[in-house]
This record gives sequence, structure tokens and C-alpha cells, in this order.
Amino acid sequence: MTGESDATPNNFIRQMIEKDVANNKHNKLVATRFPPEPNGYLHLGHAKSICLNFGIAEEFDGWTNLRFDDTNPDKESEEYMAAIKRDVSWLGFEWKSLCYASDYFDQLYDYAVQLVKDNLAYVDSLSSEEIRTYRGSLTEAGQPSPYRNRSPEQSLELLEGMKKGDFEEGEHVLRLKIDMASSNINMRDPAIYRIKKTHHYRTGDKWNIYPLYDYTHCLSDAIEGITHSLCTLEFEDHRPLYNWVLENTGPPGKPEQTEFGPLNLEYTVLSKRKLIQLVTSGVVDGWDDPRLPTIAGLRRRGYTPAAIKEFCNRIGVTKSAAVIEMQVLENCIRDELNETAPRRMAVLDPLKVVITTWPQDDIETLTVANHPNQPEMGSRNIQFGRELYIERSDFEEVPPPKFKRLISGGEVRLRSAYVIKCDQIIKDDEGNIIELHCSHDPDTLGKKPEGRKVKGVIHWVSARDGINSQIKVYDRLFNRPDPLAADDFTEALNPDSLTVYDSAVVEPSLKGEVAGARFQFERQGYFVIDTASTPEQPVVNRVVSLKDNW
RNA sequence: UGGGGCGUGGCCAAGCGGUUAAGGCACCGGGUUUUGAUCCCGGCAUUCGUAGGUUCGAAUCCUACCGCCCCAGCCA
Repeated sequence: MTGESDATPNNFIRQMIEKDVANNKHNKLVATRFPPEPNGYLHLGHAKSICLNFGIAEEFDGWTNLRFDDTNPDKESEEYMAAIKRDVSWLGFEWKSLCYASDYFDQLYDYAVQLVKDNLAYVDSLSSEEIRTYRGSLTEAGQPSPYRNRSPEQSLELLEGMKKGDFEEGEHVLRLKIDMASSNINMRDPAIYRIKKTHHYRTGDKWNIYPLYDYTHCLSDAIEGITHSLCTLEFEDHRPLYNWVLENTGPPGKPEQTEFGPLNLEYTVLSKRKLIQLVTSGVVDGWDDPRLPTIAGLRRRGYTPAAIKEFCNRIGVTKSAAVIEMQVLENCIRDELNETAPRRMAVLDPLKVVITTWPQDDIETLTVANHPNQPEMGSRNIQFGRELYIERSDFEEVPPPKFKRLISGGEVRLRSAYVIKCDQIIKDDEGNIIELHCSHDPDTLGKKPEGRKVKGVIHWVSARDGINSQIKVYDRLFNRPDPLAADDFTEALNPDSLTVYDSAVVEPSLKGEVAGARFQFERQGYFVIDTASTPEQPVVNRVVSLKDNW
């Protein structure tokens, strides 16, 4: 692909790992994990993490686990797990092991029991509101819970009761005993187990308590032998806790957490919570709506794994909170499809043209290259006849300055065919242009016209042979670059994010193309055959427009 | 006003005491072109948040200040 970054992506994490390997750290092993919670579909932000985790392990001959962080059965589902697996695979990555945090529930519980015995954890019986109050604030130290000095024996008994289901949700919680006065709020005796009597899709009804993230994640990393635990910036404050748990439980592995900046993209949202809101409210048509920055949405939109990976390369990995412009993403898919997509012609908004100088029933077969600079992509035949369709926007009665297309009395080149001249405009009673009568210059097929210059070229489709297609053109989902900065982000939704062209006409060669096939419709953009296509009528999504410097 | 981070052109981002301060996206020219695309050529930071300091030499080291992001779930 043109423009593809040739160098290995260099960033501070890669440099750190390179150093680790050189220093024989972790016995030169680079083991990473991609640990999504199965509570939604993956999006571009996850793609960045996936490319980083799988990419870096691959580069250093290590491995990567896919681990579901399934510690909150209230929000998680198997549908999401299936979608996540499909998306990671589609991106082209292979995990070493498919893991689940729930696989470690027994071990996690054993470690918790040991922490209680070591007087490093206790059962607190304060309500969640009381715990919040006791925690203090950003500027005030917290106060110890009255239950903090409960004896290990008593805590153990209560913990056992919590596990067996003797208590109601919220009655007790298991907390680490660290430092209520810590300037890092995460260290003020964080809860590590809560009572939750929810059925778990993997462990069934075995557990009435479920471990929390800070406790689960580091131990899961250690148990799996992860060496480099890469996560986003918001967990930076959690690193001391991550290390505290590992130091005080002593699992076999010694993973180290390193944080990088999350992805932000203009004119969209990359937050599972916000995305789920758009999906459930019906603002968009499911998780794979082509307007969404989900992997499933991008796939349906016509993006390729290579383009998404290239995007991840181009944006880099740093510790700053970067906001990437949409053009960076768009240019990745343009660069790829410019090279690989066969060219076709399609008219989204048809305007009929009658070539009055062309005999009524004559048909001429034209052989047209599938790609202007790649002859190896071959050619196809298209029919030229008396009646054609051109794009309504390619004709102007009162043209703006520098308009290079068809005007009254003017000439224009029909792409791969003849130069025509507009002789007459036909209008209906209301004054709408319904048809154009043109004459053609028979001496302009494959050659320049004699004695004059025709600068415009427009696309067309034969009225007799063209087939109807539904073409969907997408625009940005939000009309401001930072929708989350609005009081209510749904108010920033772009009402014109989808335009459907029901009477589009495409070359007959598009008939029967399989979903996922990509083309360039000349002068317009790159398009992909949608899964909703039927053998009779192709349904086509616009991936991205061509650049338009006019 | 506690703690943790981040500040290099419009947006990303290399840079790791001695370089004319990479590269991509965007933008502005000019050339080729039967896609206003692609491609090609050229332009685009005397300066690295600001102010001091160290040094023969600072985007890189030190100090202070300024700005922005994250943290007070029994979410992850």
C-alpha cells in the first residue's frame, strides 16, 4: 500500500521493551494481553490497544492472550464475547490463549483469604454511602472504618458467609488494609470483593461475590505470566495498587503495568458507554452501523484490517491525550483502495440525457480499463447508447465560476466515451430539469476533439443497461469535533449523517457482486457492497469520498 | 488549593546535550492526467508552553511559573 509506514512503529513502549529484552528481563519474554470487558463491541480505541499489544509481542517473538475481564456479570454477555473474538480475528491477530478472569476466581479467593489472615484485608460492614464519606476527598485524608480493626478470624467468617450467600448485596465488602490517609485515593482501603448474587455465564451460580478490577487484573496478569501489562492513562493512579496486590499475594509472575494515551477521534465518540447509548436508543442501526467507529461498523463501512492497522501506525503511541483528525483515518483507506479497488461508474442522482445524434437502437460496446494505472487489473465492457444517465449535479444551468462539467451549450467528456454538447434543456411544468438533449462528436472516442479543449469529464451509465441500486452515503455522526463537550452529546448528532439514494443506477457489472467487494465509483469515492444486497439489487455503502480539491 | 500525567507547526509525531528541528495528515503553489482522484515536484516551526539558570553548546539538564487531562464506583 502506498504511504504505508515502512519503519517499525517506534514509541516509548517499544523502546522500553527493547531495553528489557536487551537486559534479559523476564528471560527475554514479551507476553502481553488484550483484556476487554465483554460489555460492548470493540471500537477504534480498542484497535489501537490490540495493534500495540499483539504487534509488540509479535515483534519480539512473544505472545498475547485474549482475556475477558468478566468480573461484572450484570453488564456482560456472551454476545459481546463472540463479537470481540470475531473482531480481533478479523483484524488479523491470533491470541495464544483465550482466557477469562473468571477462570481465576478460586485462586483469587484463596489469595483474599490469605490477605485476611495476614491482616492485610478486612470485611467492612459500612454502607457504600458511608464508605464514600469515610474515604475523604481529593484534599482531605480519609478516616478508618470502624470495622477496620475487626479480627482476621471475624473477617474470615464474614467473608465465608458472603461467599455462601448468607448476606444481601451491599451488606459487606472486602477491603484491602492499606492507608486511609494516602494522597492516592486508590490506596485508601480499596474494596476488592462485593456481594453480587447474579448468575455468571461461565461460573453459573457458584459465586455470590465477585472480585473488583484492581484486585483481579494484576493477579490475572501474574497468573498468565504476562510480562508487560499495557493499559490506558486513566489507570496510572492504579499502578501503586496493582503493585501492592502483587507484592502482598506473591503470585508467580511479575507483570509490569505501563500506560499509554487513549485514542480520541474528532466528530465521533470512543466510549463504550456512549456507544451503547446510541445503539440501544436506536439513533444508529445496531453496533455495526457504518457510521459508528466500532470495528463491526468500520467493517460494514468497507474499511479493511490493513487500513485500520495502518491508522494505528500513523497515529503513534505516546502518553499525551491526542485527538486525531478524521482525515487521518480516511486517508488510510483511500491509500489502500486507490491501489486495489477496480473502477466502475455509478450515478447516484440520475438525470436523463438523450444523445439526439445517436441512432435509436444502436449500441456500441466500449472496453474500459478497470484501473487507470494498473493494466494488470484488466478491463470490462460497457454499453453506450442513445439514452444515458448522468449525475444531476454534473449539470448546471447557471454554473458557478470554474465549473468544469456540463452547461447549456457547453461540451463535456463522458468518461471513457464521447464528448457531448448540451443542446436543449427539457423541463416539467414546475420548471424542474427532467432531461437533457445532447449531440455527440463521433470523432472523440479515445481521442481529443479537433481544434478545441474540453476540460470536463463526467461519469455516466447507460439507461438501457444500467441497473437500479440503493446507495448509502455516510457523513460524520456528529457535527462538532468534540461531541462530549456538549451538554448532551446526542444534541451534537449530525441529522444528515446518512443519505440514501434509492434511484441510483450502476453499471450492470455490479450485479451479483458479493458483500464486501469494494470499488471506486469514478469521480465519487470508494464503495463497498453491503450485506443487505440481493441478487436483483445491489445495496452499496460509500466507504469514503475521493479527495475533492475543487 | 491532594495525588498522578501531559505540553515540539492547524492535527498527530520523531527527537534522549553538538542534526539545516524527521515523517504523516491538513494546507498553499506548479507539472502530468479522458476521475476536479492518483502520481510528480516545490513551499509550509530561526524554533520546541513561558521565564530564568547550567553549559563552549539546550527541544533535550536544573528551577519557577502557566495551561491542559485523569482520580473521591461495592464500574472497568
